[in-house]
Amino acid sequence: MKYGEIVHGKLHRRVNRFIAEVFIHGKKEAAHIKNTGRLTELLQPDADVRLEVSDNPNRKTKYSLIAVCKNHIWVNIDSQAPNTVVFEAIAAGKVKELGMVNMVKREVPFGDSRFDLYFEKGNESGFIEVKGVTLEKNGLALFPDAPTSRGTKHILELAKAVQKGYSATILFVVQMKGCSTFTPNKEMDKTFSESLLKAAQQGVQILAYDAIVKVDELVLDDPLPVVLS
DNA sequence: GGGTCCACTCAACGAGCGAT
DNA sequence: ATCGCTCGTTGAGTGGACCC
Repeated sequence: MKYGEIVHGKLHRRVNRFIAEVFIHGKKEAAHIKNTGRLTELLQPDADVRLEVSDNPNRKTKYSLIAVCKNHIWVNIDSQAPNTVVFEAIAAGKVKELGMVNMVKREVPFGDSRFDLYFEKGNESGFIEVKGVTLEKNGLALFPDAPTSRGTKHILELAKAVQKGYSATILFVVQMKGCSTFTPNKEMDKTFSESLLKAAQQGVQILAYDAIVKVDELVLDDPLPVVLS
């Protein structure tokens, strides 16, 4: 997934969940944060950041904050990117657990929910829910970074899809390199972590991939081991 | 009065949709 | 094709209800 023009900056402060003040070429600018989650580990004062330049005149901010450097590792924080990256990778047959599919579609309704991706492959059809992971601790990629009732709901819906004969996958995109393993963040959200384990036992496939964060691109890379218990 | 809980609103943006 | 509107996103902040 390619971005447009990128500039580097230094984070000054997060004004609210949407807006950060960033020094770009020594000048203080307002930037839209493309992730409304907590990101407390990442959005520290003086952090090096990357921003996409927008020429949309209707926007209140000229810049979008898309990546943050933590301990010399760049972390992509764009909450919309994982969806696109996984869509591109599946369409190109690069997710080896799924292989080459006949078709893949985005944002497809199922029951009361809407899953990120739907695919068909021979007689098989399945749903995929994509989750972006930006939290890393001691080499472990962790999700979620804040309690997520929506996340738990998605897992339960995926288990329902399995019961109805679909295949169902939850794919965690670790938006950085350098993590050895993915595991749910039990300390942050026990319900989510337990639901994930239960869903896996019911046949939901749990996958994790890391990603290469280039200056102006995010690319799905290697599968990571998933530890659920 | 102080503390807790809940419902509600708000923020900036992009996507989707209907109207023109 | 272009527009303007609505909706979804999720934590912070606010105000009201309630209990001690």
